[in-house]
Amino acid sequence: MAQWKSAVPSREEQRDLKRSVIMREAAAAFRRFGFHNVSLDEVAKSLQISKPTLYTYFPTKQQLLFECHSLALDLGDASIDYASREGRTGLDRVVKMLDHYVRQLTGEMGEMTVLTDLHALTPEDRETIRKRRDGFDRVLRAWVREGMADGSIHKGDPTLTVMVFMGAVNWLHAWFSHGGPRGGDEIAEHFSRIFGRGIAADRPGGSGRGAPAGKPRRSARAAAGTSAAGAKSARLKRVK
Amino acid sequence: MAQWKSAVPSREEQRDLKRSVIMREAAAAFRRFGFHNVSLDEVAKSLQISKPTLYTYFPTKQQLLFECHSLALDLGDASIDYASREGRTGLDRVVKMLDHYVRQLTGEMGEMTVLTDLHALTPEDRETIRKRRDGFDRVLRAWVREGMADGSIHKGDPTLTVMVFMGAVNWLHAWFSHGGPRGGDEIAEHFSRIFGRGIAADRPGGSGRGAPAGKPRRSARAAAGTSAAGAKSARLKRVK
DNA sequence: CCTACCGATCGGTAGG
DNA sequence: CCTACCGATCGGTAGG
Repeated sequence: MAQWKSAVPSREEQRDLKRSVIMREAAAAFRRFGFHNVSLDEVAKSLQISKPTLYTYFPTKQQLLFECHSLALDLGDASIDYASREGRTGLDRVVKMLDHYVRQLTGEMGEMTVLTDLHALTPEDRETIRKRRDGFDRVLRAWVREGMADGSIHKGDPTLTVMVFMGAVNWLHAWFSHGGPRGGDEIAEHFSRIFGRGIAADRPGGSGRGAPAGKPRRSARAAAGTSAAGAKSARLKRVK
Repeated sequence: MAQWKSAVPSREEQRDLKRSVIMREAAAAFRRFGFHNVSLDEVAKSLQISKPTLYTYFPTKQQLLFECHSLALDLGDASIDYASREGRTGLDRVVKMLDHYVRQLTGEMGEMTVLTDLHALTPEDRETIRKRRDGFDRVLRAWVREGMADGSIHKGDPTLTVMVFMGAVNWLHAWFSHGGPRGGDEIAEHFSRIFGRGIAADRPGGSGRGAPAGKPRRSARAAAGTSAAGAKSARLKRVK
């Protein structure tokens, strides 16, 4: 009996599975052609269903886009959590976050994400996404500042520093194609290397590779007052 | 008589001036709200003219966007030319290009440019822009390869390296606002610093700052078979 | 240089 | 889960 239940997906699981298939298809089209150049008739047709069927899974086209953005932020939060646990210096955390996030975006979950067309969302949804992005950037700025304090990151305007590397990451979808010639590992290593060295502090006599060991400290996420892990895990589990 | 002519702008000069005012207004709206979320009625209204008047300056909305993209590429070509003249090593040229291009995009001319919504163009225009971007990237990749050969740039996949830093630049318009708190000089220096160090080769015993002097060489633009200076200058002159 | 309009696209729904 | 449709938006133009 327990066997039976675990072998056959529940109605709800089936529905979530179908939702994720739709998101993958839609996200791919949005990234490739732009939100406004993709009609739901086209999305439906490529899934061999009709448009009204789509509407049993998503109430509006904008909601579909909203969830693609939300998932990208969920992945970002997971990367923040990971770097928060594993990183030691400010630089180390920033680089580990970048590496992890690029792997997520280029991975299977990344196929369901969209990073552009924020303008197409409803004002409320857009504000929601904007706030989450702000929280995200705030953690990164805190880490950059920490790195400047612990001597691992070159001093300068933390806001600008974060804009530069997050810009490069957010542009990923403009050129990366899932299943294309370049693998996520390769790309993540490239990002890590360039930004690891790009923002590292001068190390007299050193070559700039790696990060010095720093004193353990309480998590910068906690320091910045952000916590999104709860809401995140639910969606991450549901959507995969 | 010569006095008179040079003091009073010709009909054609006036027209070009009006065109550039329209481009500035439209580009600002496109960047802020997205191409599809800006109607020409709105653009016209904010310029205190009617939509049909707009159509005496631009044949279609897409053409307006096309010119905003073309201008961005003109500025990019100017930066390539500058770096080609002034740079010595591969690294030096790449960094000088980045610095110059960021200054252009954040400067007065940059107000008339758009870097996103490429999908909204007609297939022909999109192809035109794509080809120019390719030529642009090709020059950059050639410089990166040169830098790897002359010992100024860390070895690796040149395509990935170019994607990373051009991504950061192309994302500029997502957060930079003309007339905002941050100046173009400041931003350009930040970009140059991060990428200058990020892509530099290991320098045993050195701190990674600056670039070693390299042997003079023929221009990489020539080497890459690109030449856009002709078409560019005309537009750059007309549009300012 | 304007007012008024046409026509196409497409998000969303009725009805079955 | 489908076919057929409605309604709004908006690019582009007629006519003056």
